Amino acid sequence: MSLEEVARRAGVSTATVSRVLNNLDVVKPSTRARVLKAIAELNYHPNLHARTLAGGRSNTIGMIASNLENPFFFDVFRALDSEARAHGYEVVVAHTDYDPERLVRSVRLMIGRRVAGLAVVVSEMDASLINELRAARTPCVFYDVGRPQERMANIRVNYRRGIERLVEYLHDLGHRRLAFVGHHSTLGPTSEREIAFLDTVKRFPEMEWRTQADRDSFEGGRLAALRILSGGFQPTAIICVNDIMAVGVLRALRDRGLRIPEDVSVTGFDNIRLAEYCEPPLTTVHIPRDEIGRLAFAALVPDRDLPNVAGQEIVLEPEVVLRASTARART
Amino acid sequence: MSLEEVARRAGVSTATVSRVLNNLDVVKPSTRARVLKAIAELNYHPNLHARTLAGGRSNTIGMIASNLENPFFFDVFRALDSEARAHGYEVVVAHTDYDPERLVRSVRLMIGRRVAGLAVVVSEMDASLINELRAARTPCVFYDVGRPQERMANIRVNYRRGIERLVEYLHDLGHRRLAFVGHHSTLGPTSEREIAFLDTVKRFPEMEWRTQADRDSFEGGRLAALRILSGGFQPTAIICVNDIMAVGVLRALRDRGLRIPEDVSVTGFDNIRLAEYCEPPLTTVHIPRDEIGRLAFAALVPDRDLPNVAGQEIVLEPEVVLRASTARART
DNA sequence: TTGAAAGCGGTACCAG
DNA sequence: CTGGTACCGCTTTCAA
Repeated sequence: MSLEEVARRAGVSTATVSRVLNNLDVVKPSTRARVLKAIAELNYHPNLHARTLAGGRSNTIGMIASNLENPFFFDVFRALDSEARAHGYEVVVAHTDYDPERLVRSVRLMIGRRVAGLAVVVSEMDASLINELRAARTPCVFYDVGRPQERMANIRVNYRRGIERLVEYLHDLGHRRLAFVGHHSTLGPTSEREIAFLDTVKRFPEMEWRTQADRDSFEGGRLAALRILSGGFQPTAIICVNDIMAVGVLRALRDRGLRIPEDVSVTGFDNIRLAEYCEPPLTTVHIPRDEIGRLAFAALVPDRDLPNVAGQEIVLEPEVVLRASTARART
Repeated sequence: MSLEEVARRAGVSTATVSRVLNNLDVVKPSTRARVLKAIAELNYHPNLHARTLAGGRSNTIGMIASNLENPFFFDVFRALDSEARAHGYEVVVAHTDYDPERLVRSVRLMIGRRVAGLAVVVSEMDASLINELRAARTPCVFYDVGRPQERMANIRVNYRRGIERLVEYLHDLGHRRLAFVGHHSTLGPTSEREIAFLDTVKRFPEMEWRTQADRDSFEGGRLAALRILSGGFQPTAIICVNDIMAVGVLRALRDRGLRIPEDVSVTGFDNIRLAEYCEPPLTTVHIPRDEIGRLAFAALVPDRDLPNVAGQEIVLEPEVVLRASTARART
């Protein structure tokens, strides 16, 4: 069922129906009423594809995330979505599960949908994909990846600072054997996070350390921790790349009969809700997901009363949140 | 940039470009190669709106969930998405946050997108919305809501059975004072879940009980539990409508100085991953999200090698999973 | 205030 | 094997 049927039923032209649909207040009230009536009677729903095609512009925004199951990503989505809806946009999300092929597919899909803007919140993104997006002239905002350029904004968090604070804090508590648990895209010679960790621990002469990576999940955290412990290394504290993995680490530690924080201190990163609800509550680093979501929208849809951040780079400062999962190292 | 530009550059007609795009192997290899070259050079991406409009069919499936942040919903999404992609479909999700208005908007949006099918996984759905979907002739599958009819399948879980098992199990352990913690759409005189709980506890003469509801979140569980405890009622066990809320209950209990399970037993529902990773691990009821997701796809897209479930009602049997959050009641 | 008609970017049928 | 072309359903001038 289409505009035309509605038009016929209301005894007007399709142009007029289109006008009432778009609230152009040039339509005579009585005509408008008749059209509305026809729409209701026919249970008419405009075809959005035809609309965007004819209109030449889309009011949907895309978001691509590595792991929507991790509340960090979901919180960013929620903030973006809420902001978007408040401004008359819809957002459609894609979840890549850290799979590069799914990333490529998702990007192409978004371009094919001619989204008004695209928020890319993934760990790894190669230059060619970014070029594809630029060539398609899609306004983009990247989280933690790429460099700012025309129509491409960047939001990042000063991870290095967060990690530094954590390491310094643990050092002050007397910890001298640290482990770092990451997931595959945060560990590896090129990863900013691993580098930040290594650079920082190396500043303390008496410090020893290990790193391990696994999937970004509870299970991944658990397995990575088990590997560290089985390796003979006995860390007094474990720094985790995020809260999810930290929760997995807690379980591994307990299964080995270790108490937290008496035997081993554990830290997370992100400060998701769960960090307050697990046992013990996690010492972590707060990342303002709400702000990231809001900034992302502002970067994609320039608006008079929104900060102008299109094409810019924004760096957010993280903040350590102390809770019960860390304590002085046993002497 | 459009088909036409590609056609011009390759020196062929738009029809031919369309053919190579759709892999119709009637195109001469050499022509095909030229077209492919033009496509690559122009960084051409077909406009999906034009495609669905012209093609008259969509290969995207919609899913609407009350709370994607709750891993229960996300797991269903993941299974549906995975199945869909394996069959050449995409799925777009909407998250209503239990807001009826957002539900209506989402449904209309999905109809407007002319999705090939719609999976509705929400708690409350009034008849008029279902009628709207039927009138739009959108194939649907509902989880836990509505009745099967033409083009509308239903998947449900035998909650009553799950609750019964839990109550019987706790009764066997000597518990005589039970509390039920639900969220707003699972508590209330019309809710199947509350009714199941009440019917079951009433079968045991010496049983006392209370119910409380709050938001579907850790925080909601915590607050509901606090209200129960402040009310002077001292439950020896708390049954929660899902694992998320149970985790919140655990925190409330601990904050009150109560040990789990020594002082109070707690049960969840769903058996999400977190149930194994919280402390103590939760006794819960397993709901097969993977199967729900797969069945949902099968219900929407009839396929020769998929079970034929379109328009049917499917009831899944839940299964109790015993873990460390429950124990014999103190005497 | 309303209608006619030219697209928007594809698909698919019909010829050649 | 390839091209011409009539739509798909809606928006948007341009005229009336």
